[in-house]
Amino acid sequence: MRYANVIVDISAGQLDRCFQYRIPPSLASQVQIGTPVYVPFGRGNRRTRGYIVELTDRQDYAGCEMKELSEVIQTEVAVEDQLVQLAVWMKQRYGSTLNQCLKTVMPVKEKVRTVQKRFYELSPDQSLVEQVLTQARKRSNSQGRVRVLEALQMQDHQSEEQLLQSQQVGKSVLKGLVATGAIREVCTQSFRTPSVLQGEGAKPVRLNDQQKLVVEEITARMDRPVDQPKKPCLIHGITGSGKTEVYMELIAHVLAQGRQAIVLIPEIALTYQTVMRFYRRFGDQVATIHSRLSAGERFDQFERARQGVASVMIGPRSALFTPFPDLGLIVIDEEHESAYKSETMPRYHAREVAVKRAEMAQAMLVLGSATPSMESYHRAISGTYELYCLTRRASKDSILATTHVVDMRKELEAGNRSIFSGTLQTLMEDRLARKEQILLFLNRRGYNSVVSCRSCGEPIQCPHCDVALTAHIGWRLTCHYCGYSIPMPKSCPACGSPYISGFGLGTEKVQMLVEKQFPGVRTLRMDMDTTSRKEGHQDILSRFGAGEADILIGTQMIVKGHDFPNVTLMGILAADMSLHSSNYMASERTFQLLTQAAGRAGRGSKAGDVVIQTYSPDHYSIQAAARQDYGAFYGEEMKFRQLMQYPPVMGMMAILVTSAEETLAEAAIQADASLIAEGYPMLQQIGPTAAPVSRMKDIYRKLLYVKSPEHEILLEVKQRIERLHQELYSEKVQLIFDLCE
DNA sequence: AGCACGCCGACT
DNA sequence: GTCGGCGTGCTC
Repeated sequence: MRYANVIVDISAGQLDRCFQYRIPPSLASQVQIGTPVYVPFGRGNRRTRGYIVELTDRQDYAGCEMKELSEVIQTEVAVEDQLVQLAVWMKQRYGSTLNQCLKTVMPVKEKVRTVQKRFYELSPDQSLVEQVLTQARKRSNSQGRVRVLEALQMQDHQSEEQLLQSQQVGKSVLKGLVATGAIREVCTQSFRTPSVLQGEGAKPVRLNDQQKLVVEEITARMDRPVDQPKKPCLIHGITGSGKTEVYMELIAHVLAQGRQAIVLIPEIALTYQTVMRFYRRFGDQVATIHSRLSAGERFDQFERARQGVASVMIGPRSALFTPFPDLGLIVIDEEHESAYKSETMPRYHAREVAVKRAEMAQAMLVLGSATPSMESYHRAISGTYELYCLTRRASKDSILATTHVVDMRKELEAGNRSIFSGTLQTLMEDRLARKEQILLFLNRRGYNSVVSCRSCGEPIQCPHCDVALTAHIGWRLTCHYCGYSIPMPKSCPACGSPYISGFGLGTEKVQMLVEKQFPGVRTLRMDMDTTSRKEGHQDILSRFGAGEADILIGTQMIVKGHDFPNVTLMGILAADMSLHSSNYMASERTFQLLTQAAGRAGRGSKAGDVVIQTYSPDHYSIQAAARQDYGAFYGEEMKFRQLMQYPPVMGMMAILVTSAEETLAEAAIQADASLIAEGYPMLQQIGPTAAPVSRMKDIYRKLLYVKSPEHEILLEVKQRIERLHQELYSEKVQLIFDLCE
């Protein structure tokens, strides 16, 4: 390898690319991908720090003669190096640009600048200031200096960006003034004190035999010699089996060895209580990040980790990139959650990246779930992962809930047109009388899902997206994709008929119907609308926990890991809503949701009931969820995946083409399809078709799937399509790829 | 980001 | 002519 592609710094937008350097023979043995180096950069050949991101024999730079690497930086165990290598791996795996990967992996780098803002102050030597100012006033070509000095006299100590903005000057003005001595540059590091909570010390945790066994076996694996590869472990533990206690024991084990641990939690479950459990055990060694943190606060948390102040990081998927110097353990709780998949450009899956990071750091990866993803369970069964099961509830006195599957078709036949089946109605009355609490789960939000005209049957559509508008209380119609909102029209926009009304069911409507059916009952509602405020989510949960309401009505978020001991009835109003989606994961999602929902009732010592209302009572995902039988579900679902050749049996890549011009999008996706058909005739294609939401924010969306058992082939296809698009459609058509396996 | 280059008005 | 401020554009 004669050349090295080096990325210099990712803090400046224009430096977001590689620069190629010759590798001097003396350094040839020391360079690797990810190696930090010094290079001569710019006209003055400034000694600049960079990272090698590619080694190649291909000369990419034809300009004047290429410069040479000047030095390889010898670092002991730089985390950064590992993270850079991880970024390089992510680039290869997900095919995004290297810069996007680097930014994902090292968000700190660019955030540093925001934290260490530069400020400018007038010199304390007032006569000098006056002197420079009068001199500048005399010259018509120094007006920038005059403006800056006057602005600082009005208000001393202003930030660089503020001065540049308000005074309309360039950086060189400030630099020139600093050189005269009239102003000074001040770098203030803002020291934010993270809210440090004191741990109550290690509370004695009593593990049951099963938990103990799992902890023992996994710690034994962790302590095996370094050269032996550590297989990731999947803990399949039923709801309430005490997975968190197991994680904590494993973390304690790693901390005792002076190493650190990362715990990933889906954002939605990242509540105060969850974090508090870890604080109670590990005190202020714990650091957290979550989406509500500012860039600076997030940086501080990462810095605490880097400097060894914190040793346990709890957070959503981005916490995976915590710069721990000696990472010993990564835990991914609720491993099956879709939140672990990034929706933005490197579209990485935290589970896959975690496997890689753990491997690099010689750390153990532990995945945990009550309803493991098909992918993970498949790997566990085929021996790629190690499988551990927790089949018993941690506290002995908790009783499993009784599950009732109600066929809503029969309810209708029997003349019950209400949204509550007879069974649910009776049980609700019973619980209200006994002053116990009820959860009602609905997989929708809004009042009526769709508003349509009774004369012409046309639903009222969003003018910017290909979806029907959703009605909300207060008579507004809102689009859930672009936020477009109008007051409820008096007549049908299509035919002018005044008879329009809503169909379907939303949380708001359920709340209304509950209050009508059970007068005087106290209800709370939890969905995207009521939790958009900063603490809305937590607020509703704690009010319900404190007994402020009898019934909590909500969407998915109420089924995710909250313990309410007084809840003894869980009503799942329309279990199959998530079943009839075109996604191949529809059954899996439904099963996971229902199983989790069913696990919510009867967590305390009181017996609980779960009512699953459905129009497809015989579907295996509903049957298996009702029996809390993961094995049965996995078996059936695997047959389906096998038959249809879907992941994890087969690798699949979605190609989404979007454009403001529909004809262009259509032409592009057709071209992609024929490219695949001609270049890779053995690959199976699905589509091309319009995407499920065929237009979003006035952008048309076309979709195509390609399947292959080999990941490399899919990446190859991706690259060829990217090249095709660059040649033919560059600006006007956007391309998004999504890999699933 | 940081540096040099070059444009343009002002001063000896 | 030359000096110096100030914007612009490039960095393998």
